[in-house]
Amino acid sequence: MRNNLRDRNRKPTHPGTILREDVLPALNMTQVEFAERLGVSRLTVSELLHEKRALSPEMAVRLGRLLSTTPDSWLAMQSTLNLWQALHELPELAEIVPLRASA
Amino acid sequence: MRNNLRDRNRKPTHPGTILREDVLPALNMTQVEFAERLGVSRLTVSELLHEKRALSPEMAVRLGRLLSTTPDSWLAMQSTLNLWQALHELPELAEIVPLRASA
DNA sequence: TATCATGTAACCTACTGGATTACAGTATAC
DNA sequence: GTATACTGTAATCCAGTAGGTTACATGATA
Repeated sequence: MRNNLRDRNRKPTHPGTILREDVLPALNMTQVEFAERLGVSRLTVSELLHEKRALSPEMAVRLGRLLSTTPDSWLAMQSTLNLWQALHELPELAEIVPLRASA
Repeated sequence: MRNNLRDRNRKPTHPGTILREDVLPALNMTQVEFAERLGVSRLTVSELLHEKRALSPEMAVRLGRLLSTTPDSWLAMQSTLNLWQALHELPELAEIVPLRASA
């Protein structure tokens, strides 16, 4: 419970962080080779690693195939981040009145 | 297991289906009022109900607030569908060679 | 020194969520 | 039967973004 509260205030980890800090080092592979194997440009990989762009469903499938993981695990990280951003960066959403409160 | 295999071949349900078939009828509410309470235009609701567009993270938060549900449950439906579409509608992704197969 | 890997910027394309406006059809109310 | 409301749909605009290409500067390394 306290963890949930804390987690909700903490910005979720961008999937690029995992790729940059864990996956690529463990593979001992350059970004260039990683991009080639994924079938995308070097820039797409670089910008993803540096959290300049979101991890798309298409990229989740690419990673899943290359790394033999479930695409879901990658996309779920991004979705969690997207939700957090919507909650925190769109203050107008707070004006929506729950139906239970107006019934 | 058999269910998983079967589920992977079946196109996941669009979140708009649930809104159209279950949520709105249960609320006994017009699309116009639903849209007003969500703070979006009538068209945004109509097109979502008819699966003409995806359910965005922003909309997931709106629905979560209005309906007192978790935004995650809505966004997860869309993510599952997005993944299924990437897997089935982008045949070039099948050309990615898993690292475990080339080691 | 020459090569490779990387970060970054500029620019382009295609797609998409959302808003607005408009029109046609179907109800329902009077 | 007429008016009002709800709905589906189309056209148009805008902003954001994933991905590509090209180019340049830098750092590391052979």
